[in-house]
Amino acid sequence: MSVSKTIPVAWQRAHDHGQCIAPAINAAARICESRGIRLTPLRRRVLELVWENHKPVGAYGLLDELKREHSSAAPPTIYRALDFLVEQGLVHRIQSLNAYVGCNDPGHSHKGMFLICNDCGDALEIEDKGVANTIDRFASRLGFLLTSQSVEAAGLCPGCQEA
Amino acid sequence: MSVSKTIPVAWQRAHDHGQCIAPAINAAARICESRGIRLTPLRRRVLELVWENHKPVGAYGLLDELKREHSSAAPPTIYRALDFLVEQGLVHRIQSLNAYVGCNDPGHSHKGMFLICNDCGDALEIEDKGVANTIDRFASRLGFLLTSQSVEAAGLCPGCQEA
DNA sequence: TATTGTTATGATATAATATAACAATATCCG
DNA sequence: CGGATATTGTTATATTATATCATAACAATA
Repeated sequence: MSVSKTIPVAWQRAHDHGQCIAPAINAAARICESRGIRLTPLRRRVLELVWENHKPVGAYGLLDELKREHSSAAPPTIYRALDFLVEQGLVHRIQSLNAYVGCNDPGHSHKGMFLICNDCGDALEIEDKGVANTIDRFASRLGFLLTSQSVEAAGLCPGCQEA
Repeated sequence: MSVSKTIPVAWQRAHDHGQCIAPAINAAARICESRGIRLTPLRRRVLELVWENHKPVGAYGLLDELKREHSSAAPPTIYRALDFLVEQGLVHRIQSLNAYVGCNDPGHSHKGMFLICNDCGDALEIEDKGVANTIDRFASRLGFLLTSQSVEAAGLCPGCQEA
């Protein structure tokens, strides 16, 4: 599944995180350790499964994978793990897909946004202070106390426009 | 349910759309007429129900209301009507709530964003070219062809911060 | 090491949200 | 009118998510 050279680097990276799994797990372990919380074997494994999928995966997709090696897994098993990972900012939930994807830059503020391809299903996480700041300004102008924000845009990625 | 005077006007409006139902329906009727599509009695009624709720409502909440007067209504009934209304930009879907809310400004481009109160559940629609344009720029810089975008921020509205 | 409080997981059931598929009507338009 | 298209009815099922209570692992303290 090689990607044309005309496609911007940032998007290519989304297709190429096969090598990102181990570093992501290590980073997660360090973050959890520094926060004094536990990345248990189960949580770690779910995080790996999220990364092993190269696209956003649904909870039940992850559950099926987990069940193969962990027969006691049930919906609450996966949802608890995902809730934990999302709370800690190690995984993002894509609201418009009811799906989960590993965070490229955990430990930071998580004001990212996603570009989601309707064709191949891939999602590119973008760090963008501009959008986040604009939302912050709006909120404070209206007296609204922000706790989270979700910015998702859908369309066609460069690769999928060619077809 | 009066609102403190210290609360910005824009937010108050979200609490005060009791008077907005009829104009919203009329606007919808005009828009559909001009597009040569049919705002059938069923679709019109669902749109009214969306507006009669002063907050985002789920599909099954709407279905329960519709059933009282339309006993044949079933899940497909409400989802079809909602799909139509969303497609036509008369209703917005709030992804993070799986809920629907009337569009304050139908006929326009729908690059709005929502501020959603975690306490009272109300959602304020904001027209904001800044965020939309930033997303557009990002997308075109990456060669991504945008078709839709969803910007949702959650937190506490002014009224709910007082408690 | 007991005890106790806290956090995490197991297990079962069910709630909540959404769609598939096909039949029956209604509406449009030649 | 009559055929094509769009809308609604109907039943069944898929998909996503939580409630609940029991048990196990871990942490802190005495």
